[in-house]
Parts: sequence; structure tokens; C-alpha cells
Amino acid sequence: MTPADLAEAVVSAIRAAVDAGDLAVTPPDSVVIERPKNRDHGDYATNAALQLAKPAGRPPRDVAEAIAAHLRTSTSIAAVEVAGPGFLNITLSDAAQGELARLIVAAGSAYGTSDTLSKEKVNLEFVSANPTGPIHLGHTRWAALGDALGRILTAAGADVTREYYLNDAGVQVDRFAESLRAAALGHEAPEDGYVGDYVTAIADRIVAAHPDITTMAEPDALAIFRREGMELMLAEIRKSLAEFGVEFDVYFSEQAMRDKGELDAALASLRAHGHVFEQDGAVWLRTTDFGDDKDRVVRKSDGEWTYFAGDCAYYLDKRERGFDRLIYMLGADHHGYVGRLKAVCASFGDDPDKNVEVLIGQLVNLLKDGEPFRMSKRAGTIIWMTDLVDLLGVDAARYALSRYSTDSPIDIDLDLWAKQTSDNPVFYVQYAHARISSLLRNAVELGITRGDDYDPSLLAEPQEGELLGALGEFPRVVTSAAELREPHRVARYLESLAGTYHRFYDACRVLPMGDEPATDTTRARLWLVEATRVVLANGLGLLGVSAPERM
RNA sequence: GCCCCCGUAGCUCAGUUGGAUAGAGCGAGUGCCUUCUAAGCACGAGGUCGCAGGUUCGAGUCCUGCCGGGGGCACCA
Repeated sequence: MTPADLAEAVVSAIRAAVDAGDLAVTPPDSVVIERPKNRDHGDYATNAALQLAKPAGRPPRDVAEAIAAHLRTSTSIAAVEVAGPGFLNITLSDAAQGELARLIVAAGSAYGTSDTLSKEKVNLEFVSANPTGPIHLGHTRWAALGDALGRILTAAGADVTREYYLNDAGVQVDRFAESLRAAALGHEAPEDGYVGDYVTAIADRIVAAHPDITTMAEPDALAIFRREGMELMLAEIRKSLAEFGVEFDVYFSEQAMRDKGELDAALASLRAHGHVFEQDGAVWLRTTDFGDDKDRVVRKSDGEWTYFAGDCAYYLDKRERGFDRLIYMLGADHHGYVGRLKAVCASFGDDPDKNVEVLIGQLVNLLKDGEPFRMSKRAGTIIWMTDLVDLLGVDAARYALSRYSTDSPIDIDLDLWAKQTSDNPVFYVQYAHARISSLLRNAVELGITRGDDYDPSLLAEPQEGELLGALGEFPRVVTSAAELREPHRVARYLESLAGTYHRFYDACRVLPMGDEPATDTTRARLWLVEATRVVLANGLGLLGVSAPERM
């Protein structure tokens, strides 16, 4: 019996109580089922009676008793107690609890997926780093988190498009081209230009392909540096993202959007909605109508579009492609954008509370020996995604960036995350999976199979109950992580599950010792172990972290 | 000055969207391997949930103010 099944059973019991005249309320569609921290409070607890006390006009404990009487008729439920202010503490029968392993094994990689968000067409935009440099540490947090969130939303049934906004038009790209040319000529980088090993590396490649470029007229040279520099940079970005396990469905080119006249179209639409005005020779959007700090310029007095104009057009483009939920993942240094993005949404006549969601991620620092870490070989202090992967590997890097709330700034202790010990959370979780895989291999060698079925009531040890209960939580963890846009919940859950498994493993021998024969308990436990493996693998998969069979 | 985020055990952080006695891990202590991976497990100490009010049956969680830390407030991108 899953928590969801139990919730339905409680709702049914409430309906039965109402039908029997024991309770005068409108039965709720669903109730909250909790897994209590304290096992004295049963396998599961619900506060349904506390919620219904007011509409029923009766003390919570009375309501609880009325529900409990009807709940006790279920054969899956071993005990129901009314406790505290009116909680219902429910203990499942061993058989009902043990059934879960079968359900999980049968579902396999689908266990944890649901159709909770099936009505949502989500556009998930993340990373969107300018193609003027490699992916740095801050972007890397979003690469890990955005990709994980995409997987989690998909698991929850949402129709997700992962998108990278390519800022390939405008001043930054011009500066990049100028910086490349300066590097090629051995000149100093221009003011506000780009510096670093990667700039000279790309410049060298372009010079190699166009030996005459250093003697070419400046405009002609810049055009080549601009076009090819961006291509090479983007290729490098895509390569490092791919190595990190991150794939986008759409790389959305700002330049292409401009070429299609979408900026003019967006401005016309905003004008039609009545939020555009002219002042000091510039064209403005009156975002203060919708709570922004100040109005924003769309087109400068010199006729150039602002970056913000792109935001407006891009928003409209996404909406016209049918997305009703636009999720933007931004760094803390961009949190000032929230107001204007919401205002853009409202200016087009949409609902900023529904159509636009902005997730703000706090900053990431690396620590080594308790001190801020710097790349020693380089003058620059910027740390790239590839540096982090070199230091920790993809699994540890992704996991380290995914296990914390986006609200909290994170200090990644390189010593800790590079460790091959249980101090390192990702190893702790992966080790549980490897340990299970090893056990299952041993079972095969001993010629023991779990068979087509097992007796679920044999999974009656306390550690088995704990493990089953933990496995049963997984679908709810996934849906809550999806609904709250909080991938770290999956990581924390996996750590807890790994611990629960290790305790089970310590307490319950699975395979027979010596010449002993395999028993029904052996087979029942093999189902439970395989179910655990499935959940660990599915959960790690949601984070884009591998589930190794050997370590 | 205004806006956003944070403040929970010595350290790093969770806290099931308002529930029962606030939890893990690390650090430090003591045990547990002649058989499934000891990269593991078991046993304890450690707290005014920044402070002060408020909302209610009930607040770490919601509201207000204050203190402290981080980040941000362009006709830049």
C-alpha cells in the first residue's frame, strides 16, 4: 500500500463516516498523509480530523474517532489510533506494507513518475551564458540544477522544453570580436574587452584558418572574428555542457529573432496594450505600472535596441510557441530582473503570477583547506565549468551543486567532495547502489532468483518496514520537488534512503550463509533490495548522476 | 535610501508548503567484520530555531519592526 493508496483509504473512510451519519462534513478530495519522524506515531499519520473539526463543528478527537472506526475495517490497516490533538496514527499490516516492493520492481524506471503536472507546457530557460566566454562556476550551478529540474518536471508529467538564450547580438559580441583581433595582433585587450587564455586560443585558431586576417582591413577582420569566434565559443560551450550531461532542446538565437523583426513586432504589441511612451528621444515601457522599480528603455535615443527589448520579444516568442509557464533561472546578481520580467508579462496582458516564474540562485564559492580556492596557473580568478569537472568529476560536481536550496549560497569544499569516503554525500548514495548491485551479482552466482512473486508479510523486521516506508516516499518527493522547483529535495531524500538501506543491510542478512538453502525470506528480501536499487537509480538519474554497479 | 536572499547543534545544512518531543552529516568518544562491498552500522553529548511583537487550537515555518551577513538597484549586456 502506497501513501497515495492510504490517502484514498482515509478519504473513503471519511465518506463512509458521512454516509453512516457519524460525521456531517463535505468529504475532502484528498488528505495529507505524513510519515511521522517518531515511529510511536505509526507508519503514517494524518491530520485530516484536525482539518475537518471546524467544518464539522466538533472537537478534533471526536472527528478522528469517527474516521478511525471506518478506517479500521480495511484489511491493509493493522491499527489506527487517535493521538495528540486529533491525529490519526495508522499502522499498516506487514503484508500491505511489503506489497510495495513488487509495485516498485514492476514499475522499474517509471517508479516515481506521475501525471501531476501533465497540463503544464513549461519553457525552462537556464545557463544562457553569453557566447563570449566559457561556462563559469555560477552558470554551472544552473546547468546542474536546471537540468535536474528539467528531468524532475518531466518525471512529474510536465511537457518541458529546455532552452538556452543565445545572446549573439549586440555590444558584447562586438567587444568579443575586438578582443580576439587584439589578441591576434598581440595588442592589449580593448577597454571592457575579454581577456584570458581562451581568448588567445580562439584567436589563434581563427588566424590559423585565415592567415591573412592580421593584415586585413579592420571591419573585414572584425566580421570574421565575430562570426567564427562566436561559433567556436558556442561549440566549446556545447561541448562542455554535453560532457556535464546537459542537453538543450533549443538554442535560441537573439540575432535570428532580430532578423525576423520580432523586436518591432513586440514593441508594436506593447504599444497596442498601451504601456509604451516616448521620452528624451527614447522609447520606454511603463513597467512601473506593474510594480517594477523604474520604467525601462526599449529603444535608445540613438535608435538601438536595448537588451531589455530582446527580453520583451523573447517573452512574446515563447508565449506564441504555446508555453504557458516560463521558468527563468537567474543568478543572484540578476535578481533585479524579476520585477521587469514580471512587468513584461503583465504588459502583454498575461498573468505574472502564473506565466512567469523566476528562480534566483545564490552564489557559489569553492573552498580548499578552508580558504577561497583560486586556479593557481592562471592570472584570472574565474573558475570554469571544466575546471570544476577536472577537480571533482561530473558526478560529484553535479551532486554538490544540486543538493542545496537555490536560496542558499554554497561553499563547495573541494577536499570533501573529492573524497572517496562516506563523508562525501554523493559517494554515500552511490555506494548504496554499488553495494546492492554487488549483492545482486552474488545472488546470481549462487543461482538464487527472486522468482515471480514473494510473500510480502515476510518483510516484517523493523528495518524492512523503515526501508519500505522510505521507498514509498519517493513519488511524493519527486512531485514536491517538481512543484516547488526544488531539486535538492531529491538529493536529500536519496541520502536518507541510502542510510535506511545501510541500516537494513546491517540488520537483515539477505543471501544465505554457507550451505544454507535460500528461503522465502531470502526471496522476499531480494525483491526489497531490487526495489531499493530501482529507487536509488531513478533518483540519481533525476539528478544526472550515475548509479554505479561497482565502486 | 530602496529591493531580493539568508540567519536552526562547535562546523556544513535539512526541516514534508502551519502540526506531536526541531533533524541529518561532519568533528570529537565507545563498540561491531573467519561469509552479501567496514566507502558500512550501532550507542550518546551538543539548541533561547538572530531579537521583539502579532495572527490561532498550534509558528523554525505566515505578518510587522529591528539587528547581522550576502547580493542588486544603467538610454550596460
